[in-house]
Amino acid sequence: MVQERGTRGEARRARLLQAAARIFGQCGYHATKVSTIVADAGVTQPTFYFYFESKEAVFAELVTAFRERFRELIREGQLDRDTPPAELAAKTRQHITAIFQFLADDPNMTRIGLLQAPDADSIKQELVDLFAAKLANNQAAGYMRPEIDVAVIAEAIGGMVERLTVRYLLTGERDPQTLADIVADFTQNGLAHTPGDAAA
Amino acid sequence: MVQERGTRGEARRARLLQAAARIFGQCGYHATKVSTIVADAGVTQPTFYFYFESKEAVFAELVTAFRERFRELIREGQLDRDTPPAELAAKTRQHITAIFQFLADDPNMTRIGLLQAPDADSIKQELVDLFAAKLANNQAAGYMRPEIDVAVIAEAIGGMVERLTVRYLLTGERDPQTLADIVADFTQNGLAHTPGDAAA
Amino acid sequence: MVQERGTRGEARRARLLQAAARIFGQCGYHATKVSTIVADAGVTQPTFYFYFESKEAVFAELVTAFRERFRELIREGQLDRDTPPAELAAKTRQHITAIFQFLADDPNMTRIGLLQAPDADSIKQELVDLFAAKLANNQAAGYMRPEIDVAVIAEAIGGMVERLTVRYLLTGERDPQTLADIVADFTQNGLAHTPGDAAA
Amino acid sequence: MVQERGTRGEARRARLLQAAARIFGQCGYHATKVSTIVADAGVTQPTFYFYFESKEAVFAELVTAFRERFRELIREGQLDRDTPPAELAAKTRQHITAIFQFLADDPNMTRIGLLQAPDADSIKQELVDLFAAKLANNQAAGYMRPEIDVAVIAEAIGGMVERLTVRYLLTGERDPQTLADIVADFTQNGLAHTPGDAAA
DNA sequence: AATGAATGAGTGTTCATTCAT
DNA sequence: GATGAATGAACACTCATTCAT
Repeated sequence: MVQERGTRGEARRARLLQAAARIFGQCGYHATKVSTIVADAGVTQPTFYFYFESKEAVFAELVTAFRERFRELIREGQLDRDTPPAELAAKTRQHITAIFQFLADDPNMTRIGLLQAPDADSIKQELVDLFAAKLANNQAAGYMRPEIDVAVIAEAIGGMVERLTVRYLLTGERDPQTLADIVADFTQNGLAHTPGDAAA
Repeated sequence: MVQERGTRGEARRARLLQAAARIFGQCGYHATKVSTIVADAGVTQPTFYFYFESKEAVFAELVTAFRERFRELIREGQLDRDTPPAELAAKTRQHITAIFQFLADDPNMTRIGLLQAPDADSIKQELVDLFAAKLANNQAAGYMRPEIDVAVIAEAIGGMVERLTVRYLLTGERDPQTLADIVADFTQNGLAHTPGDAAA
Repeated sequence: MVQERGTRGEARRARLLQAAARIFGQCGYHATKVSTIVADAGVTQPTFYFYFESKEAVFAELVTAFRERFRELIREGQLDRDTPPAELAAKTRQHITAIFQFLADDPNMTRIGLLQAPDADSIKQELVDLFAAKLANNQAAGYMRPEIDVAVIAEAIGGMVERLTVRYLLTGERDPQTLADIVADFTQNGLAHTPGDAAA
Repeated sequence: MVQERGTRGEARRARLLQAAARIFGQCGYHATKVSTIVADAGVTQPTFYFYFESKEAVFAELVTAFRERFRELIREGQLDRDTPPAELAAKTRQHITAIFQFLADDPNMTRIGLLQAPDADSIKQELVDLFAAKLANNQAAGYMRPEIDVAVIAEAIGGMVERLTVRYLLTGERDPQTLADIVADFTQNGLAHTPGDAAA
């Protein structure tokens, strides 16, 4: 079998990228020095510049990678449109779980894409837009009070997700499933006693 | 007439602090250069170092100032303990409005204290702790479902507030009152139809 | 007497500029390192950047300085227009002497402005243009054969001047006066026997 | 069939050399990167170093190649010694034309050998020396005024040639023949009216 | 109380050059 | 003969910080 071309190079590039993710994720963009990345990856500085244009470029590549995976995940959530009403809540809960799961999987990448990226807001916006679309759907279908401002609520839910991710997911104090359940329940019912509760 | 000591000095110091707030708030800590601050304030670099220990020190002073005003505001919210149940919701709404108002008043300081400060999380934590305490109270008083995890919910509400602040308050797209109403309603009732709605 | 402001700073700036001229002149732009300039001037690198934008900027400043002095000199040559025919040759000889004198005065600056500058050609062009104008005058006045292409000849004389400068002036082998006489004679009479000679 | 050794290698080497000439000629020595040369030649950097010692070495090889061809040309000019006086002027004109022709043929090589080479002066010196020898001959033969300093004049003519080459030949604004005629006429007769003219 | 001028220490980046295959 | 990948050695430049006055 022919030796695959560039295998070794790709490995080195990957090592550098991984090292960069680790250090950016832990120290932030400015506190991260190229010299630290290459030391961590066990190569010299010119090697870094052989694979990447600049410090900014690696960072951008990591952000883009995060963004693409995140976007992919969001798209999956958009496919639920034809879900029968009965399963919709469960579907949504599943999707939120998946999002939390993704954010928990690679904490460094999550910090880079969600907190450090200059365009972090625009990345989160995509998720918020998904929420907004879903909420609008639900509202139109009569599952949601009509006076609710879906744009603002979508943003609010996005804020919740971000904060819970940082506070509980990245610290390992709560797992994706638990958080998703809490978010789903809170979002749907609020904190006051629900009708069913009241009857009890 | 006695020359009041430090009057002019204090003015200079204040000008520097204001310039620092403006530039930190708009550019972030790293992108802000001492030389830019002093240029903006119309003084020289040594003057800056006469009033402040270091770049980090001014930043810290701004963060502390924000923190103290914010903490003050939070304390006011803690005084509602003896509020009669009937007025509690209104009181809470008022308090959230006050918080949004404060965050809207000085966008640069808000960005510094809420987003840029290394201890931004700990600052927000104080608000979250207040929320947690209030929620615990309400829960104990039977106004809230007992199965709710107040710590997580408090955190979630904190995330909502932060995001809405950044997204709607700092951009001027929504005013504090509106946002407070939305947050209060959402928090209490969720998105689904409330019992009262159901009756309708 | 009031201490003149910036005196010391100007002195340092001048020292740096002089050091830069020396090293650029001897080593050329690329071979010249900022570290060498500052070492030569006895200051540190940031001091260099306090006074100059960049390595390129100092070089440009030197080139501009040369260009301006050179242009000044050229202008003086343009004032001869009303010189009576009888004195014209002497005037011209004087002017060429002055040009050679100027080029001999500061060899480093001459090398920088005449040989190293990216826009050296455009600098020389100003001299060539002067020559062209004078030649055209002479031609119109009937002192010069009408079939001569003044543009080309002006360029040729410019080449002569440059080469003689580099070869004899910068090496100290000939003095401005001598060279000017040779150029003037050669230019006017060529190498062949002149009418007068023929008569002799 | 026997595989001719090195044929392909020689082709590659030639391609590299040609690419180097093109880029050196257009960008100068320092601005030329080995990586650019190899990219232009369609090979990799180690290949470059297989054929050439160093960047400096290729440059030197180009300079040497230019120098040798130039020297050859000059030698041809030295063969005119026994030319009968009557044909001498024409012969000289021919030779100057040939030199201009050569310089016009490969502009990049001309720039490299005449302008960029560190030993450009010594290269031009060979031409100047030829001029000097011819002039001395002429002077000895009585065709030239005896008071003329042939060394200086030879240098001056060299400067003319260089400048006209750069200004008119490399830009394509004048052809070798025209320039040679101008140079020959100017050199011999100067700008003033010649005896013949005077008679007219 | 304030300034013009200076600096130490570091940082990203480049480029000619060369292994290992 | 040729290549993908790597490196040593510099170099220009920046910035927070501080003398000397």
